[in-house]
Amino acid sequence: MRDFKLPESGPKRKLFDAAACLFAERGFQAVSVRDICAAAGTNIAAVNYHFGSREGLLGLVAADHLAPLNDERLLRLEVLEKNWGGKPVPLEEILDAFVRPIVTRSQKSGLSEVLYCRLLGLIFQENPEIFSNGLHAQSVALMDRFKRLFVKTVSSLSEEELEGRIQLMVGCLIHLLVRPGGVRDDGKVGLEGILGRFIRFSAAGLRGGVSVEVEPEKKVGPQAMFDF
Amino acid sequence: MRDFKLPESGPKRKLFDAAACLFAERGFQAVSVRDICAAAGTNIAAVNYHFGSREGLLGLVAADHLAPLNDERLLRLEVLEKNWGGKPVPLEEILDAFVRPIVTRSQKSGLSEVLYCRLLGLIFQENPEIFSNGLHAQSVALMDRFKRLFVKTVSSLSEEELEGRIQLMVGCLIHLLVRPGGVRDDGKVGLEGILGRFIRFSAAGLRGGVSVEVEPEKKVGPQAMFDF
DNA sequence: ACTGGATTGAATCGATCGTTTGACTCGTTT
DNA sequence: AAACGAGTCAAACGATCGATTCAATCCAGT
Repeated sequence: MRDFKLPESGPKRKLFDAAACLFAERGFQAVSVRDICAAAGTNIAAVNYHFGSREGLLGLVAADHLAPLNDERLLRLEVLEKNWGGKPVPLEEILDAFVRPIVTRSQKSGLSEVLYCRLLGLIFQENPEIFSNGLHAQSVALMDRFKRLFVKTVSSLSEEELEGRIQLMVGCLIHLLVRPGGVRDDGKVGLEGILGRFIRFSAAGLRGGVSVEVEPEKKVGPQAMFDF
Repeated sequence: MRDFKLPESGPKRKLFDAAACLFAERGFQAVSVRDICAAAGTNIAAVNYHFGSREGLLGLVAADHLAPLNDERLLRLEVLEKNWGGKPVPLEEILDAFVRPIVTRSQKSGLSEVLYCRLLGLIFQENPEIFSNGLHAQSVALMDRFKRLFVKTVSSLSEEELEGRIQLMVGCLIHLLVRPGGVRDDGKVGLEGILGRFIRFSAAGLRGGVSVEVEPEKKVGPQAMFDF
């Protein structure tokens, strides 16, 4: 994987860019091969000639946007591990290493901030079998390394509780990326402001009050359902 | 709206139930009229005869699951307002009134907990124009009333910051509902456990550290990008 | 038993989908 | 000049989609 090189110009590149843009705008299922070709100004057969199939183009778009992001995430994570030795890393720094590559990569993607975020979010949100070419394994391995940093910092929570909260954090981020109103360049808060707010929200949520373990028979009624 | 009564049996009811189940399983766009009719054991023309169109059935499924949920949410919200007078309501109680109806309604939906949650989440996540029949206005008005409770409790944050965090909270919940692995009946934590964890996470995130306002020129570098 | 609206059935409509075909146009090589 | 491979083109393939048609069927009201 990753040994493919996309040409810097020509119809193949045009198809790739048009597909990425349309996918981000409407979602994967809502974009037809004819839409992509019309946007790229090519013939209908060009997609199957250059990318084998619609899914091939789709998977390549996902891979070529996700892989560099994960690379930068891994880089920042290793910098964090080196700088802090074995000591716990502040939550905000971990979360920063997790989301800041989104800002960095969006500027090199050729897409607008909003569209790049939507594309990223949709890759995770819609059919996850899109990146079954080893990219999924890469993402899982990366998340495991991030999780190890989280457990070292938030040691008061059980690992299961923390794992659940990490899932909440990731889900929150994905929805934030997909939602068009989430990242608005027109308002006062841009992508950085939104992600900064996400970091504050998630950091507080991750380290928030320890869960009170309640025995099943101690549930005193419907008002105590959610053991807090 | 809401003056329709669905028959308790017959092909129309079978179509409705089959549609709700299939929509929750595969998402709206992935379910065809023929799929629904095959699952309901009816003819292909039955959908257009009883519901006018595919979108008509789709909208009715959404409305008939969302409206009772919002009704119960509104009820619990008014109970909260009455019990606490004008005083701030604890975050956990507000969030409880917001998500507990999901548990209650899921038990009366005929669907499994997982499918009911997925159906709810997909209604919000996929095309929001599905419930443009006034149901959207109802949801917005309800969220406004919840927001007023939130601002009264979390008074240290600016209203804009709190509004953004509420969006994060809602997005977190939506993703939690849609994600199949989020609500697992097989593991130790059921729907209640998951939602309890969501309440703890969101409550901490909503009341978490006050955002430090940073002037644009005071940004000292990439490491201070997310003003924390 | 007859009637008339409600409902169901099989068949088909036009549209769109992803993909494939085969001829055609190039630029390069032999 | 001949041959070749890469790329592009219009056209059509088979499949599926939502929706429609119209005859057949059901069933309560007279």
